[in-house]
Amino acid sequence: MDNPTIARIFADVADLLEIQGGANVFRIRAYRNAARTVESLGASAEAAVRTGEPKLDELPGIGKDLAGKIKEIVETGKLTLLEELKRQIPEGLLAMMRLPGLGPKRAKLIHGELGIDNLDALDAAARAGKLRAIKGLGPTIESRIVKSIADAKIRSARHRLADAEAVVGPYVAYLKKAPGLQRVEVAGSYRRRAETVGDIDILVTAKKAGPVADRFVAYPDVRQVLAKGDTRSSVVLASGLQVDLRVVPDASYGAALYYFTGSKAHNVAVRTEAVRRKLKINEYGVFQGARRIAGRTEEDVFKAMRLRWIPPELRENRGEIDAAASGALPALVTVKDIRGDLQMHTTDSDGKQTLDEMAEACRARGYAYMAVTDHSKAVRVAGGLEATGFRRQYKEIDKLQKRLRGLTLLKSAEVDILDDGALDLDERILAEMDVVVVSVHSKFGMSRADMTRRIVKAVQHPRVNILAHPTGRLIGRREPYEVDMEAVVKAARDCGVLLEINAQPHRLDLNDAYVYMAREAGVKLVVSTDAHRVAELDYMRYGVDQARRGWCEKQDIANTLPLAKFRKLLAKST
DNA sequence: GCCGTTTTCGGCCCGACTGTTTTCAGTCG
Repeated sequence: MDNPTIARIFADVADLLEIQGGANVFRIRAYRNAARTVESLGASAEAAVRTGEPKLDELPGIGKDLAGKIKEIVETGKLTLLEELKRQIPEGLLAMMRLPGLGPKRAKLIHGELGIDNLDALDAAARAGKLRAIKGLGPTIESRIVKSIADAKIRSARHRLADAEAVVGPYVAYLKKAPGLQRVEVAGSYRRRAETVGDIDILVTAKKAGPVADRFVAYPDVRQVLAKGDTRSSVVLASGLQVDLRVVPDASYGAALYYFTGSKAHNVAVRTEAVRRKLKINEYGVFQGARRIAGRTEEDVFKAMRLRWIPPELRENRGEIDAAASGALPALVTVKDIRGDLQMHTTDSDGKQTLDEMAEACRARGYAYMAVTDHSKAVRVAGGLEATGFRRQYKEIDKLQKRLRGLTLLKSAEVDILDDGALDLDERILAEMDVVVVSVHSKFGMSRADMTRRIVKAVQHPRVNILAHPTGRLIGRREPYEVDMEAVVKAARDCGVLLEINAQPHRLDLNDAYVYMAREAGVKLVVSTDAHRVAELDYMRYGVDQARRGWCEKQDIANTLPLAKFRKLLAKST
């Protein structure tokens, strides 16, 4: 029973309680808070139930009752409360309430009046004009429902950060030409560098809001205008990405940026703390009674709350507020700290550019070292090499090295981990490498126990230095394979193996929660691009974003070390 | 359902937009 599943159960309980009505809204909120806490928990809740560490009822938002419910879920695989709610409430109502524009109240109203309990029936009723007969609903909501149902089928809920960046750049450039515009900044999960974003929040300060909002909705790529007002407007682009615009006076820039950066959980926690200090925080400033005491810059807002400035990547209510209060915030790693890239491919396997081109590009990026990690033979689709292929490549590397100054080429390979945990290359060729990277490329459907055994065995191999993309997920396309990551982290720690943060925007593997977990366990990580062409070397920043979201400092990331020290780290004591 | 220098009850973040009302409820972020 993994954390996301437990979180999902609590979130479902919250939704069903809400749709059922009558429940204390704060009880509903408590389930949502608990879902978030479990979701972002560094350790596994299942292990916590088994070992009593950490104590569940001491986690934020989880008391005796919810701790007991987590125990029930772990031990029985389900939650009686949820089963009962599901018996009482038709499941289709959940899908109905999740439609934009429809919430629990309206979903329940429609169900009560017309007996509708699924999206198809709702769609038919809306098209037939039957909803407007219900008091409180009208033709506008009716047509919105039809559109929402149609959109839900084509619109993917979340967009990868890199995809969002490609959309945001031109949009912001266009917006900057609005008359009277002073400052523009992208906030929200985008600024927090989350791996995916649900929508884009653009913050603008301007003397007059009207012209900015007008230009915002007139962008050629806009497919639908959801809302348009003096401070808030909202559109959907052709790609399905929703973009929200907020316009505030320049004097409120800091407060608005802080507020719209979120996360929601972080904001709620800080605002609750503000209430305790008889302060009020909103998007216009920090207020003591009617007096505004901060708001022009983000730093001011934090100062008013007696907190250090918290980097956006940490604003997830995972302990950063306490850390900011006590001066214990991490000094997060930056792209400038990175001295080498430790996974990339060349035309010798499935890369698109030659060894020379990749080396030249790494030199141009100011790196001190790079590892050339072409695939091994088992990965046939990627043109994996036999030992002889690697030896030929290493001779080339020797020749190239003589011409290069300042950049050291490390002989390496991305060695495939076979089904039984053995490595795809033999001892002799492994011994010729400077650094050995291993990873899984096949049999993703193995049982959790088998996959864990397989990976742990590979990690324990004395020649192995780095475990690459440890969970195998592809964001939005392939779920991570089943594996006990705690066991993998423990093996990595015991064997001095580095865990990779793969910087490919569709991988970002490890994810932020696992990065945090590994770092807490004392495991060192590396950030590598897995570049298959020169341009992909620039993905490094996405990997660093992920490291930062996992609270990593420079010393947690091994490829921030100068070459000599990095080599020392590779020379394991075994 | 959680929580506590306002502590075991009585609170629980705050504001904007829309559609349907005729002063506001529902939804959203």
